[in-house]
Amino acid sequence: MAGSAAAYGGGHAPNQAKKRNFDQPLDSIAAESSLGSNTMLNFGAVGGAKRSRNMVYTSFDQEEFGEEYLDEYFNQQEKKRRLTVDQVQFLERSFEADNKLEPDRKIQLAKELGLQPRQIAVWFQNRRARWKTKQLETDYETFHARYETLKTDYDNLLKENDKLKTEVLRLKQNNLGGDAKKVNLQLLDCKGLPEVMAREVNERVISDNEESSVAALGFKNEQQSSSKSEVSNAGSPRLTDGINSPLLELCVSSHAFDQGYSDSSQIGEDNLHEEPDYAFPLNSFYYGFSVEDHTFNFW
DNA sequence: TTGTGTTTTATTGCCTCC
DNA sequence: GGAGGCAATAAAACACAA
Repeated sequence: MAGSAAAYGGGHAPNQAKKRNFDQPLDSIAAESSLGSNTMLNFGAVGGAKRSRNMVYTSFDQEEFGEEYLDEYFNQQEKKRRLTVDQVQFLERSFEADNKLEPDRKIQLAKELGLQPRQIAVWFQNRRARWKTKQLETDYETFHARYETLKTDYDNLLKENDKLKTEVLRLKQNNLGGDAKKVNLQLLDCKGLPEVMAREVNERVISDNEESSVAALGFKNEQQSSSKSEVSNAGSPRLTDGINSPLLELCVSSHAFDQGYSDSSQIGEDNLHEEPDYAFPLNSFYYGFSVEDHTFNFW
């Protein structure tokens, strides 16, 4: 692309001040140059097809001025000139009105600004490129902000989901713990009962719980001694929570009776021993009183 | 003053449309 | 095939710190 700037023809005196006076119109600068009137206008007049520009310009050079003049001429070329502030503002307003440039409008702008139509076209082209870049940046920022918001929401939902899962697990465990306690209670208290009665108690307990816990519960009417300590370790608030069955009460009473009078050390709760008046009446088994009427807790 | 980074102007090559 | 748009790029113009 070397020498291309010269092809665009400034027509200004060599070594002109590098810093441009933005208040000075380009065409006035050209008018001050040694070449007189703006040669860019001549170039602009041929500004049609891009490929023909340089060709026409070369033809223009050689035919009109000859080789010697060309060397001197191009050595004197001012390379690029920035538009004045006023020109740029005018173009900006025009661009805001419509960023596409119709041929008539291009000619009109060129006349009003004293520039080449080609310069107007180039300016609009570059301006559209800048606008597109800016738009991409704006879009990126917008989408990035939206992404950050969504990511935050997503993270919060994940945390909430984890909390809920933990809560569900805790509730399930508590529920299962209660179940285990109830089973243990059955295993303990149903001893001596007819099997058909003990089974009814167990089925009632199982039916109150999830299917998944059934396997864990099982019916083991024969197991007795090993379950006593498990009863004391269970974590449910009430032994008979959610279970209202005379049979169960019967079993619990039976259990209480045993604990209180035969194997109370395995209950594992000191208060059972420390409470002097803790003792179930001997006849409680037969009257079927509710455990919930007493301070008989296993936690 | 000079080196360096940024902005602006302009060119080139390719593509699409008519 | 000419005209015009766009992406990529060159290069001048400019800003600014050291």
